[in-house]
Formats: sequence, structure tokens, C-alpha cells
Amino acid sequence: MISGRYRINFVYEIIRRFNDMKNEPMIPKPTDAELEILSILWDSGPCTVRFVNDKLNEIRPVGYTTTLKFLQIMTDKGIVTRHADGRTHVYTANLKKENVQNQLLEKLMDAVFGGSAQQLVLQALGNYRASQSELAEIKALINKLEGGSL
Amino acid sequence: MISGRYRINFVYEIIRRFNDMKNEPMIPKPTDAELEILSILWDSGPCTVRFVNDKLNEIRPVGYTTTLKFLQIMTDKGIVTRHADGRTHVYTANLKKENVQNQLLEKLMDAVFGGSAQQLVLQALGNYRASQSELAEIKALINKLEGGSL
DNA sequence: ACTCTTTTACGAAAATTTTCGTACTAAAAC
DNA sequence: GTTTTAGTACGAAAATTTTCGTAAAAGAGT
Repeated sequence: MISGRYRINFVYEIIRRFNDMKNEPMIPKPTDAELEILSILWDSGPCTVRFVNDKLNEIRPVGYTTTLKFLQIMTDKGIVTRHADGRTHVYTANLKKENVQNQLLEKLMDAVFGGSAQQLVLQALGNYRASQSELAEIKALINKLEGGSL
Repeated sequence: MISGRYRINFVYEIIRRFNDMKNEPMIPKPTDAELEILSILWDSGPCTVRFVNDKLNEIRPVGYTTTLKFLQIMTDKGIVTRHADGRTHVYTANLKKENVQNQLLEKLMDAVFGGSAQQLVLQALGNYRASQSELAEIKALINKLEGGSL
């Protein structure tokens, strides 16, 4: 049995060790709570536990040590990095927002859109109104894609 | 403590009872395994446990009683309906594919796209190549949307 | 120096999700 | 009619995720 200083899911321990040898880490599907925290780190840059916890509590009540524990687990999983700043620790997202976005899009696409990006996009456009300028921007991208593959 | 003939998550028991009084059930976020099964039911219509299990095993090994248990749990949660056909049971999806698609899109949108449908769509289009005709179809929808809100 | 506050470390409970074994039942095959 | 096969019911373990309590340390204020 693999066990480090403290043992989390042993799968993640393996992943972490594996990732230590690579540049782009394999992404171990963040949980919902982890996603929430990642979002905060992406928006605000490196954060203390206190800051993350305050942000979370703007949405729902979470104990400070709960947040701390999450960050520690995420450190173990290798999805955030910690460095000390005096007595407190500052955490930085270790995954690129874009990569996670793509990972989740792909998962959703496969799960309920039969793997079709088109179906997903049509559904998203049909239901969540975008502004005129946003629509224009999407159309511009499509035009570029059409041009590129002609 | 709420307990019926058999007790699952008590939250779901409450939801189930609540839904008995309404037409459109509130959707209790299907788990990953449940989504897999829902997909099969959407694609193939009402299915027996045997059929669902065979389908699942095309992808990964799952025991028969595991699948059966899932279907039973899903029945308790109210996300599938069961009716007997002789000795065997046939299960039918109780949620509309579209509704679940939208629910998951919205969740993803909020979680990692700052609530912006446009960002989600741009990302999806940028990464997962769609064919010319698919792109054209998307553009047609956009044109319709633009027209409608002028 | 001493108390009050803030912080990290850690264990463990609670909640949820996934998985399967065992028992029982009914039909089918021989 | 007995055995084999295929089905459901149910409990419970295993795996994962979420949550928090308690202890110890480190500053801060007085």
C-alpha cells in the first residue's frame, strides 16, 4: 500500500508521483468542491485559505477548516501548489482554466450529447440568450473556422 | 427520520414525495453512473436490466446486480419508472433528455465559464471541430436568434 | 510574560456513490 | 418433477467526497 506523509486516495498518490515527471499533469477530474475553489484561484490569482474561505462563504456556509482541508487535499492531488508566506500559506492553481474547461466540455459532450459538439452548441445557444455582440463574435469565429478548413 | 420500505438518501426520499405532487419533477443531479444509464434509456427506449447491463458492458465491466441496483435506486429517486412485463421489469427514463442537457450545461456554465453561454460556446467550437454543414446549421440558428431579438 | 486570535496538521465522522454477494422466486429445460 | 437458469430484493462493503473538531504552533496586543 502506498502511503506518504498522509494518505489520501491512493490513486491520487500514484497520479501525483507520475505527474512529478511530466510538465502537463494528467487531470484527475476535480470534484465539485474543488472546481469551486479552482474558480476562485483562477479569478483572483494566488490566495490564502482565509481569502478562499471568505469567497466560498459569499455563496454558502463553509467552515474554515473545511476549506483548509480541501486545499491540503488538492495539494496532495497536485492540482494546486502551496508556498509559505510568513506564517500563512498561499495556494496557486496548478491546472490551466482552459484545460479544465475542455475536459469538462468533452465529458459533457460524451455523456449527453452523443459526442457531438454541434448538438451541445445548438442547445447552449438555444437556451441561454446571448447578446447581439456575443452572437456576432461567435459568428465571426465560425466564419474563421469555415475559411480555415476550405 | 424518514424511512420507506427501503431507505436511500433521505434527501431523495423527500424529493420523491415532493415530486409526486407535481408534473415536472425537480431534477436531483444524476450521478455519473446514472447518466450513463439514462443515456441508454434515451437512445433505446424502455429497457430491461439485462439490456442495460449488456450495453454498459460494451464500455466497461459491470456486474448484473450492480446495474439492477442502480435501476432500483433510480426508481426510488424517481428518475426512472418501472413496470412489470411478465417476470421481468422494464425501465423507462422519467426525465427529458433536453432538460438534463440544459441542467448540466447550466451547471458547467456557472462552474467554469463565469455563467457565460458565449464563453462556453466559443470554447466548444474552438476545440472540437464541427463539419461545414454543422457550422452552417449553427450559423443559421444564430441568424434566427439575431432576427428574433431585433 | 500572558492571553487572545489566527493559522496549520491531522484524524475521523458523515454523506454519497459505486459495487457486489446472498437469498429468494419463478420460469424453463430436461 | 427435479434441476438449471434468469430474474428481483436487499443488505452491506468499498470507494469517494464533504465536513468539521481538536490540538499544536505562531503572532499580536497589552
